[in-house]
Amino acid sequence: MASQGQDELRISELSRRSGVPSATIKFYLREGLLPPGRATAATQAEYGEAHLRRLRLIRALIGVRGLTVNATREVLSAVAEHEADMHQVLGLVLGAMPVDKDQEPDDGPGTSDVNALVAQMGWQVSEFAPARRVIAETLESLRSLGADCTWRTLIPYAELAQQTAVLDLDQLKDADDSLARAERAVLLTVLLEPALLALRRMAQEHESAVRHGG
Amino acid sequence: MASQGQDELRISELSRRSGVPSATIKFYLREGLLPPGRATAATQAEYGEAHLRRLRLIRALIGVRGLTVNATREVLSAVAEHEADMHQVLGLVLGAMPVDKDQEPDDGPGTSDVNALVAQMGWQVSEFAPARRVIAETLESLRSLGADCTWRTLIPYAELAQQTAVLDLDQLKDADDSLARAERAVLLTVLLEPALLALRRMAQEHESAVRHGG
DNA sequence: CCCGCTTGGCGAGTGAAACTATCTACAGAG
DNA sequence: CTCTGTAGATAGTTTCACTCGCCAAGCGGG
Repeated sequence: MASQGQDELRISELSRRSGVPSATIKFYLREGLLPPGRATAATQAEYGEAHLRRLRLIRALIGVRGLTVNATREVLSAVAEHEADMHQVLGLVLGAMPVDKDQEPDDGPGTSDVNALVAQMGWQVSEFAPARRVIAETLESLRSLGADCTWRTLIPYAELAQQTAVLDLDQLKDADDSLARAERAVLLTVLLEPALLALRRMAQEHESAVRHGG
Repeated sequence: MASQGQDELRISELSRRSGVPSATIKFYLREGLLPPGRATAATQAEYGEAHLRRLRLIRALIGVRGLTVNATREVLSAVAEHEADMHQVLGLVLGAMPVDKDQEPDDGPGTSDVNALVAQMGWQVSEFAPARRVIAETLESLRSLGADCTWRTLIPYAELAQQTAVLDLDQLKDADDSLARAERAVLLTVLLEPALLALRRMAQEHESAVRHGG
């Protein structure tokens, strides 16, 4: 596209500008997280700005969010394949998140609660969404621990989640800067997660201080 | 309460009733996650219902939430020490979450944004809360990736987080069943996290379907 | 009292995951 | 031609969460 005369980097420059050790870059190349550079010779390859951006994205997904290398690869390849269809990308990104190995249609205990919750909220959610299992498992765990926790307990949380999702999609709507929309989707859905949890913790601390007279 | 004449279990029964291999139970005992049973002889000890419950809690924290053994131990011992003071427990639980090794007062880039956000929300949050660093890091990552993301972007999310925290504390308020309040605090703050993220993902999928005409 | 089965405790081993270090060419600059 | 830098591959390291195997000591039936 745009001719950037000298944006061709060798691995050592890529390493220096990204702060990632070159050994680790090689590792990512081997693992298929980073596409190989254009080979100019048997022992020489060139990398561009795209590699640098991709590398930072990888570090963010793995380091900040704590994704596994496998999950990161799946997310990235999904994004690369369907850059056009935002909804498709979102579905793939959301589906690739949990590091679970295989996914059967349903599990058994707790599944009906999730169905009830989804129905109550009027949500259109794939039958195979891994998030369903996460909810079911959490409900199971909570119940086996003695908490009287049903799907109804989650409804207020679900409503807040819906408002959060509206915020998310709004941010995606007006995205036209240097970032590809697909990448922005990844950032919003994945990278923001720890930040949202951190916000919740701080809000809890504050709320607790207020109630118990900090 | 209910007469459990025979709630004394040996390790094999504890293993059978919890589904956790006895070798793993031994491991947790060694690691101090599970308090030792009452020794009846040099090679015999008895465990009770409390151990069973604790064991399930451990599995939930490690398996569902993905805490490390060290973090789990810290959380559990914090809960055991300050069972009375709910605010204290919450603080310890929230602080023990991140598996970070050391925490300096501040990091540098992004810290001022977090301060601005906290001030804007009027939150009382410890200067050393690890959540601060998480926010700062996330903002850093997002910016280095080209997203025009400031602390103002997070304000709507922070408001939703506050509502979530109110829900959380409300649930803690009327807790008087078989569960100790401290344990319930752990469950709510820690175990609910993946479920909240799962709710968000489902809501995103739904919202995306609605907007892009699913 | 004796024999076999289980238990508690402990040190060492396992396997996965994410790097990291080293080694072997070989390419291009001076 | 040498010297630095590189690709590619192999093997090593670290951390973590278990898991195995051994040993001596109960306990229970005959």
